[in-house]
Amino acid sequence: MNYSEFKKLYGARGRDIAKEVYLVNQGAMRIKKEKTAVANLEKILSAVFSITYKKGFQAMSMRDLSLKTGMSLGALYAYFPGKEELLAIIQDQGRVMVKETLSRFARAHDHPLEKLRAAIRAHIYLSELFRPWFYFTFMEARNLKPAGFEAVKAMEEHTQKILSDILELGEEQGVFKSGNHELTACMIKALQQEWYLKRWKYTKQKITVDAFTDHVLEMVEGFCLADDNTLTP
Amino acid sequence: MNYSEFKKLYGARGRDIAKEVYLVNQGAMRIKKEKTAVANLEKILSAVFSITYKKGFQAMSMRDLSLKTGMSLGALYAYFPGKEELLAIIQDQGRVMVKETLSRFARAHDHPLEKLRAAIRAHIYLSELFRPWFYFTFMEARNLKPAGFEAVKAMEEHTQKILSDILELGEEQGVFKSGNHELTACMIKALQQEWYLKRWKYTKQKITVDAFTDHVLEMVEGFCLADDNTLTP
DNA sequence: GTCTATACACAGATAGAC
DNA sequence: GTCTATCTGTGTATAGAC
Repeated sequence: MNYSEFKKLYGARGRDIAKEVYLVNQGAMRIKKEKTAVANLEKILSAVFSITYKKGFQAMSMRDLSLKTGMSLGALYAYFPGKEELLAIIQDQGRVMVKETLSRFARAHDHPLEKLRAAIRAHIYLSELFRPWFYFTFMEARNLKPAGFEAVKAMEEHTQKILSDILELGEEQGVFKSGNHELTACMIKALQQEWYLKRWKYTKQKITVDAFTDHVLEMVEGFCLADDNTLTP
Repeated sequence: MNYSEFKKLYGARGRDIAKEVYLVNQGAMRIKKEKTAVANLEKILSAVFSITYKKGFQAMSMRDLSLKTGMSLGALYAYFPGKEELLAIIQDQGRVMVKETLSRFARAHDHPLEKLRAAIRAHIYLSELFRPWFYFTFMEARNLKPAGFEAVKAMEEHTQKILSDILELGEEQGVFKSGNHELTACMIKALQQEWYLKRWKYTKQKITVDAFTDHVLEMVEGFCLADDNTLTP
């Protein structure tokens, strides 16, 4: 699978996120009509990403947000109780979205190498498709309250475990070398993260997400595959 | 070389940084006595790192800084013209320090593999020794004015080129495989960066900087070394 | 639902006494 | 050199008209 195919399968999900945000946080919102709520939430989310990408969430004022969305301050506060809660809402929804999408890939293959490839590919492609969410989650995590930050760390460990479990399974089947799988999983996550943290570099060097992903896979396979293992398709 | 040896060689440098900051920015400071200036700059720097690690530079108020340093607001403004300039001073000094230290490693070895190992090791060890500086540089880069941000990107490309040049040289000498060396250098940088960006994870998993570095080297060598190349010491 | 106007806290920065 | 006191702008958030 390449990115273009991935996008066809999961691109539609992006348009549903605002709706999910509404349904989950309906209780805290003063807006009753779903249609207007969802439409405005979409504006709010994309405005937040656009403003905070350059200067961070703390530096974004509610007046900035009002200007960018074209909504008044008063209107904004009908959608969330406060700025801090807005941060938490976005972070929570981002985690749910990532977790759900990745879990669909977990059982798609049997062979450990196929599993590993699929897991890595899915994560990088997903981070490309929802880049603002990924970048935001990472950069603004420390502005969360302790409970929120713990959730971020738990998520990091969750995705790490998906990888280390595959490596473990592969070792048992003689596909992968033995070694410190936890640490290897950390390395893989670092490589995945590079893609959305330093996007300016890859845009500048004209490196596509497919080229990047292939390179990551080559590197990981070069390190993990047992010596007597032929590179199956 | 392991981290403990590295620290003996370069640990002293840490105590000189405040002095360098003073000498470089002397013109903009109202303090004339070097001794008091350096002592207070040390307090200021460590206070900034301690406060911003948790909530970021934007969220740190000058009153926070005043409280942590034990200096008054008025006194602080004798050391730098404004909060924005303080950010720039720290970023600039951090870059100079890293660049100088790394350049000492560039010509220390002849064999490409030795060069590569030394370059990777030095960078990770340095990021451990000056962790607050590295973390700060990455996380607060986007709060800089355009010129400052360009300098950060230039630095990133500079350290990337050190690596890709070594890979290039190694390919010519038949030590390393051919391939996209630019992209490989990016991967290496991503792995190095992981160490100071997600320190909480490695503290929790009780992974030392030496164990981490060795794992990075294994991974990189597994990918870069030409097949017929024996792993020289 | 959305607006305008405004309350109130706190930010960065400076003046002038010591 | 360092302090306290204070200026002025901007921040988040809300009240109440429409």
